[in-house]
Amino acid sequence: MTQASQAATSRQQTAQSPEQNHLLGELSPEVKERIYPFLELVPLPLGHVICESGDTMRYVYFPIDSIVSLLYVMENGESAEISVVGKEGIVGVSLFMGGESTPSRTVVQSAGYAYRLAGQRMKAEFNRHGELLFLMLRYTQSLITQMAQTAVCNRHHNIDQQLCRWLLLSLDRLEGPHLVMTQELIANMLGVRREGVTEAAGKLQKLGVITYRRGKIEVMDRPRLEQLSCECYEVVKKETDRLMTYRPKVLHPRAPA
Amino acid sequence: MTQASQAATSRQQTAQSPEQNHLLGELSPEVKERIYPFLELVPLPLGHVICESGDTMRYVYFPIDSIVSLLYVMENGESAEISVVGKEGIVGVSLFMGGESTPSRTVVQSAGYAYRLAGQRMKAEFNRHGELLFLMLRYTQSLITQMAQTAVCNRHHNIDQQLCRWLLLSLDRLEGPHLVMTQELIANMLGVRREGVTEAAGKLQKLGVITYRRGKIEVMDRPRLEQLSCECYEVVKKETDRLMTYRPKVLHPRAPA
DNA sequence: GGCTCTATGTGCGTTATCGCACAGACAGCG
DNA sequence: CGCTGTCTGTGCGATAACGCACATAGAGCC
Repeated sequence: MTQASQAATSRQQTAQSPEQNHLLGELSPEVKERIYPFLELVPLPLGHVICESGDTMRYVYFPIDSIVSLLYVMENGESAEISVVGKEGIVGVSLFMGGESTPSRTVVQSAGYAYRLAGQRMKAEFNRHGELLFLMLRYTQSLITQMAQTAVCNRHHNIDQQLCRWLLLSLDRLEGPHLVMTQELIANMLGVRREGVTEAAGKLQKLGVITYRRGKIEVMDRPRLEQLSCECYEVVKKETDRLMTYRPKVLHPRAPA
Repeated sequence: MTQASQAATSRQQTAQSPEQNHLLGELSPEVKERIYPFLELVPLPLGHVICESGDTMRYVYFPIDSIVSLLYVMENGESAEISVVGKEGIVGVSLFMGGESTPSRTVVQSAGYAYRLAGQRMKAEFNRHGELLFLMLRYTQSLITQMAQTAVCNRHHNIDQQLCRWLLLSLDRLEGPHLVMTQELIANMLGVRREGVTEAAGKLQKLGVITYRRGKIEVMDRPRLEQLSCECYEVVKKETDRLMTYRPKVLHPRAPA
């Protein structure tokens, strides 16, 4: 039994609904009526590459309980996570931003499910210039914030702090305090050596903040984790909250011409 | 006489036109007719802070011959450049993306001029859901690419390579091979020590790639600079070219409902 | 010309991370 | 149960960047 189908079985018990994705859930009844019939629930197994660098996106994905990473892979194989998307967001913004593709790889960081929507359906609704458009743009801005902060964090903070930030970002997108993730994979995300992650994780374990063994991490003391993290986590969290709380559906107070 | 007014005097001789900004220049005659009357030419002196972190944007800026940096400043004062905008772009995407502000500082990196447009005017045109909207979104995606690549570059490339990348990005936004920029300021942008920039710049000078003295840099051998740069410059350049070459004005082939 | 400020050059010890090598240790499987 | 592959722990020299201190040098100004 694969890890993916395991996840499938265990999750199947709890009902899946598009509402679990925050973006889908926030839409008005009319938009839901138009979109929901075309949503397909798909399992996302750990490590699955949804979209390779430069590929044209054919679907957008709304994660429910899965986590998806945007990863840049360099010519020499080294990599770095650019941003992370869970139930608060959507995978494939390039599809409606107009580029259709990006130079980064989209890969499943935590197994689970997502609803996907064909690109054409997405664009059709987007082009109605209604609430979906503005919701997507606000989300895209929060994604931009996350990328900017990642750049800063890569420059100025040490592995210990970055690991805390990364754990917190993942935790926010999961139900419980458990994550399935080897240190090797975390190292790929952070763009550092595996041994560096071993050392940082070891410190956190000594402090009683987390426990881990063979790819299973449990966060024991979240508040402490936040203290140990650099400011980057909080900046992203606050800005995302600010951007994604409800707002008027149009930018300009007067109706468009 | 300040550096700003010096720039003003010298530039005043060459005629200024909104067309010099690539985004404005690419608009259709109808949109230009609506927008151009409201554009104001403003000088941007070196170091001027257009917008502090968290400030609500009141204008968007279309640089003509100036360069503007999006800079993140941390709690402890350290900083890092997130992205750079010149005549190919617009400053203030958060205004139409819906957030109205960002957690980063907007500062003039190279003195010159820009056309600015009141936020309300910008939003009004944006909300007509015409070509401006799609042009802005495509540009925003190119900005996203730049930020992502900055994150990767900060993680994996050394100061020498990053300096080359930074020089190239600046060069692409200027007319000649000269840039006015102290090593101290470059260090702030790259988020490294000033001495590190001194060393990297010294190497480039020894190689005959650049010459510099007291805040004036001249690039002598651009091809060599590209060779010495990391892949990040080319990735950003190519992706931006791809995104900003002409495309249909709507995403969906059929007209929106 | 001489003063002063700013920009740049340099040396040196410290630190974080890397690259590599290899040693345990646990899980799954036959 | 024992094998095997994966995951984690650890040590050590190499390297890149840092922090600091201070020297040098050009530019502007009186």
